[in-house]
Amino acid sequence: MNSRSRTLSAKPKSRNRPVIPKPRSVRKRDRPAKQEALIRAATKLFASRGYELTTTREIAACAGCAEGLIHRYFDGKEGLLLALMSFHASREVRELNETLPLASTLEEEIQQLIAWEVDRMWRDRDLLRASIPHAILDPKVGKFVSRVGPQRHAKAIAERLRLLNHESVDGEEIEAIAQAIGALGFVFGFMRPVVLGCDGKPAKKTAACLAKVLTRGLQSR
Amino acid sequence: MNSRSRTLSAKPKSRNRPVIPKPRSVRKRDRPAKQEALIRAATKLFASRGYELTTTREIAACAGCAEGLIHRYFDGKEGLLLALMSFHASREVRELNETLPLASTLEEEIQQLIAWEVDRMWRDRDLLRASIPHAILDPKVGKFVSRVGPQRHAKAIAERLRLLNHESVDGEEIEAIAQAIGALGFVFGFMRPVVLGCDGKPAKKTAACLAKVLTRGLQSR
Amino acid sequence: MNSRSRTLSAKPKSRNRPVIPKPRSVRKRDRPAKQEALIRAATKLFASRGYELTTTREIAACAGCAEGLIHRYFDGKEGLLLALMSFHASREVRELNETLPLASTLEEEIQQLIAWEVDRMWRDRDLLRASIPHAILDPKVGKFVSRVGPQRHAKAIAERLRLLNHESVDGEEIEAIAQAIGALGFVFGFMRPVVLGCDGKPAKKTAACLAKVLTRGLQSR
Amino acid sequence: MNSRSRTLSAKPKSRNRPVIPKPRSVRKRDRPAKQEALIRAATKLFASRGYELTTTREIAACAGCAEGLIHRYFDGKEGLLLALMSFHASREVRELNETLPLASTLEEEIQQLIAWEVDRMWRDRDLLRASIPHAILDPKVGKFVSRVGPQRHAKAIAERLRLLNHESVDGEEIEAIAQAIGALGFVFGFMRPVVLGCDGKPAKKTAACLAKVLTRGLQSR
DNA sequence: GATGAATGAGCCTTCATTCAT
DNA sequence: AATGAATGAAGGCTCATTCAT
Repeated sequence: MNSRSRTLSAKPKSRNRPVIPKPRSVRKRDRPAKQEALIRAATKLFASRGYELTTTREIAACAGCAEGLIHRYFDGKEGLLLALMSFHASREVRELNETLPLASTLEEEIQQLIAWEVDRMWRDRDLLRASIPHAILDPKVGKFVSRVGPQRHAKAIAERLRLLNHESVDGEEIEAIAQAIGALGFVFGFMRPVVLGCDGKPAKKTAACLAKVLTRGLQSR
Repeated sequence: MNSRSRTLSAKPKSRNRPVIPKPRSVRKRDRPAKQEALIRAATKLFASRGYELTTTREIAACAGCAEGLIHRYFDGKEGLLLALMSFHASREVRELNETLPLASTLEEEIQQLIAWEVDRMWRDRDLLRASIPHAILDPKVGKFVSRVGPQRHAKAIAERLRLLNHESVDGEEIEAIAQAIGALGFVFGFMRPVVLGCDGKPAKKTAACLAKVLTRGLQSR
Repeated sequence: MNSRSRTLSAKPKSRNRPVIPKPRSVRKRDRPAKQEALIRAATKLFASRGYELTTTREIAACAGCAEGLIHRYFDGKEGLLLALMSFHASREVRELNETLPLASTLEEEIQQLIAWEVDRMWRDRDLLRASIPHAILDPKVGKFVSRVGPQRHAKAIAERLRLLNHESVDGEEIEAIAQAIGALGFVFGFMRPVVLGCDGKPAKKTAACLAKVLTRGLQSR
Repeated sequence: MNSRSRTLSAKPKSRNRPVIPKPRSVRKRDRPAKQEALIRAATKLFASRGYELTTTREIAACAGCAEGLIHRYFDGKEGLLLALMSFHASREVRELNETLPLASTLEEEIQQLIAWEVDRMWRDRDLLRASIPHAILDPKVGKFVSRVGPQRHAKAIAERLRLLNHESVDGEEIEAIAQAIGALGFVFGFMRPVVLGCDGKPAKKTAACLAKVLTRGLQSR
């Protein structure tokens, strides 16, 4: 893969150049911005028409830059897909624990974790749409997606559950619940609304209901 | 070119399709068999290389028949994909209730339903691999896949759970559990082993563990 | 197929367009020249093998450029045919009156007009060969061809005849003679030598003879 | 070429078989009828969509018989085209002299000959449409068409003109007029109305006018 | 003999990639 | 460095022809 694509980062648009407005043809020389534009265009297009059916021409047009840059920056269409996944994966690393405060009871925690995962999958639907078809074909991509998809927060989730469960519950069940939360988030937050076209509202209620059952199950030993 | 039109000369090549010698191939007349061969070949190839990267040439070769039949029988590559989905969907309609006897306790039932769904998704992995990428792009295909995937037995599952739960549990929770069983089956039976490349053994243990928790949660009211 | 999805294996071929080594071919940037090369190649080939039997590959090879340009420049094979007709039609607009000085007598004028038309049809034989088959099927193309073929100079011819005929002859007959000149040019200059394979020499003599008869007919009122 | 196709002839439908109505599947075994049906279908279709764009399937469907017969009877699509031309050419051999009585004056004769030729070309337009594109490419076919097209009655016409011109006119001019009649018939009867889409009415008037001029030219020596 | 299902070569076209400008 | 015009490999599909029924 192309190692450059990982170093995209925030837009450093206003550089520290002398502010003398060069009246040349406005050939922007802003690589990071163009890289991100390409990645965002590709994410959108891959998600909506699929990787194969999206042409590099379309991506370039949508990103507002030249087709050749896809090859210069990302080493081709395939590289752009990989870069796209890296980009989104490295975004928001300070997730979950920095966003969602620990609840005070186990039930509430499970409740909010499921809800949070469902939302996250929904927010990341374009990335998932773009990458899952490839993940299905290429195990390497699969591994990659697994870090964005159902398993992303498995560890953090398990940890949080453990914090609220000093006493009784055995570790295996905590692990299992963590896995289940990821799975339910993926299915209720992505597969059902996006792929199967089911309505999201009942899904949330069902998810909440399951959280309750799981909590009771965990505590009734 | 020649300057005198009169000497137009001998037919440039051979008018139209050149008369090919005769590569000889045993021409049998068995439409249903060939249709199925094509569907099976397509399922295998779409699953392993993806729809777009599979050529009709490959499919025909793999099925042992002529490329033209894909167009004659299924109206093209796209039609073959749809036919493939219909074919697999209409197969084994008499499932679940005719295959899996009702367990005697609710815990056992949930246990075996999850295990059964996980197995089913695994068995149908090629169909899912072939159809999910399209389902992601086309809502119509999505609806279709939903009847093969996570929701296939939702109804039957809910019914079975109700049968074993004369008393206490409220209907909403039963529904939720049925949904969860489908979701867990899809993630633990397809996404994790096939797409994410996780090992299947721990998954089954986790699934069994979750079944226990769910059961307890259901009963501890 | 492999039974374990994890071993999906290395990328089947290479994802998408395989990276071809580099056959090297001097890539020049000269659009107008290539367009004309394609048009000339197409004219020649359509004329000699017919539109349908000429492949875009052949045209590109004959023009010495890439097949894709046919689509980029002319929007496909069909477009190339139309472009070809436009090209030849717009060429030499300053014809007849700028090339052929008015004769001093009506007889001489009719004589030289017929001869000139016969020659023109012969010179344009490739264009006519390429376009007539389409003109036969498509009225729109037919209209087009009519402006290159038998009627191209009808107006100018009538005008010239009128100039030499201040007195007697009525307009209708002048018109008719103009038409006849076009018709005779087409048949004696194109149909007979090119299509029917008749020798051109006697044709010219016959044409000259007819010019005489027509002139006499016009004057003997 | 296929020598059978020439022996098509009239429909010998009611054979001399025993009239015991065989109740078998009504597989007609009426070769000449099917041959003619195929030829008529092909003429119509070739004329309207062109040879290359007409499929053998269409021809067979339009003729109401099996596609394979085109190959059995005519040795393929190309053979059918040739057979078609033979068929139409051998039809109505007893033309002109048996249909059109000699006029009493030279002017009337030229007049009616042109009118007759114009009509004939119009009647044969389908045959001409079907065969001219091929005639343009293949000199052999060209020769053939020449016997159906502009030159068909050149001899007979010249003969008739000579009969009415005992005295003065020299042979060369008679020949030239005969040629001109064929040419004008072709252009005014076929090219202009069919190909160029011009209206036929003015054409006839123009043709008549030309007949007059030619006559006068012939007589004013 | 007649039928029409099966065959597969070849076509037009697309589009990732290259590279002159 | 950026652009986008040029390249050409490869694929879906058509359809004349063959041949089992």
